[in-house]
Amino acid sequence: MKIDTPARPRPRGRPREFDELKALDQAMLVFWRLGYEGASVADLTGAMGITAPSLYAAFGSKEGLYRRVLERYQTGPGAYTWTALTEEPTARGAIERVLRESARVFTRRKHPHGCMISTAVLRCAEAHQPVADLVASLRTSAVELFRERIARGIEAGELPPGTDASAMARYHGAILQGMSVQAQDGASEAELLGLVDVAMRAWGGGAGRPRAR
Amino acid sequence: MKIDTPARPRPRGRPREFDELKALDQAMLVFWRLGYEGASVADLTGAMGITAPSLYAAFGSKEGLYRRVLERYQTGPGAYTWTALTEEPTARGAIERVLRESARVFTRRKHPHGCMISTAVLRCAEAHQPVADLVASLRTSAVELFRERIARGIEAGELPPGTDASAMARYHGAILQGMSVQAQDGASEAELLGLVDVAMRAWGGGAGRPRAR
DNA sequence: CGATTTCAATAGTGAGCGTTATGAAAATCG
DNA sequence: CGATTTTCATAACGCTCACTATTGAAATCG
Repeated sequence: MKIDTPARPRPRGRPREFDELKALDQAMLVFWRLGYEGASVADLTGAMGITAPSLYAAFGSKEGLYRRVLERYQTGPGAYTWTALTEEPTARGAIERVLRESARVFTRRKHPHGCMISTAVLRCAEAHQPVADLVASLRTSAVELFRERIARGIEAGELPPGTDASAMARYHGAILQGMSVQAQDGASEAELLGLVDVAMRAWGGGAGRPRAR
Repeated sequence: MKIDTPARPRPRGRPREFDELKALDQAMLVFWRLGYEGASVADLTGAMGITAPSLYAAFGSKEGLYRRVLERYQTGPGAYTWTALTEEPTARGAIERVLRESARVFTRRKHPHGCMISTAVLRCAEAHQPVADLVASLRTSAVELFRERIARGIEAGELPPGTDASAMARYHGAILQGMSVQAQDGASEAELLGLVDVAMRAWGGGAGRPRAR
């Protein structure tokens, strides 16, 4: 038997001519580079290779498209954060890995520098406040992930029982957000890694992992 | 003798009906809250209490007004940074004071939270790139101020001779920028101060100044 | 096949953007 | 006083914004 897409019979009418995921990836690059307010629908449709009516039929609105892009960012370019936090055996190792991988990812040339969420929609017109609130909640969620990982590290005895997990989480969140700002301002991977070296001193006990300097 | 404005004879035509500095302060609050792109000329003229032609006669353009506002921010609400860096006797004390004062200033209720420059115009439409470049240069200048202060601290023997002043400066710049993001996202002064406590551990040697916890 | 359904392209919609032309009002100068 | 200069207020400028009505093309269904 020949089944090209299992449980997915060809839909009724004229088939869509563009790949929704590829279009989302192109839209992501535009939003990433220009920001939510700075990206016009014309910019988006141009990069996505579709017309405005197609965009609105598929995503509802510019805001709807942005929300879809944010979801895709989290499971795509931004997924390394969640991966590092769950894979590494210690809290310190997990967070250090997030920071060091961020130094590399934030300065890649295949996409705009910096994190798409850390430095997105900070100030905006009142009409776009719902979008700003959403992005802000994504940032606070990331800090909360840090806090949970550190709290588990405390329970595991990696850190002194009196450690302030919230303060530690906000601290590393700030480092990440600051790295994103500086990556956008032109900092290199090496410069960001040097910053991380300093940042990890807050964990005490000398250098985190021995690195050639 | 009676001289109201010394060396400033009443100018020729109809006198201006608004105070330029007060208008700048009102414009500052609008740009601070909504960002450069998010603030419309209508928002600005409304807050400044003047009409659009008056704005253009006095400041040239929206961009010109923004540049004037940035200058005024640096000598006004943002001046504490320069003050702390020059007044404090040690590099560590100077930078710690910048961070602690920032925690307070970033959460004041008399103006929008966060720093007006640290988190301004990060992404924007290509038409506004000159503005983005200007603000980015202000950020890198701030980091450079940190670097110079730390370098002087090294020369003074406060820090080991091998200390990487650039990395230390970028680190504290990132802390400041991250604090600005979190202040905008709703962090309290106490939360930011807890963050600073952690950040200052990078200087080694236990707690910076003994604080009640 | 004809009927139906969905998509794509053209061509626009009203609203808001930053900006400015116009003319009256308010000051100084001679 | 009249002439000049500058500012103020009204009203609009052209343009771009996000968004959509319309129409025809391309697929499946019966």
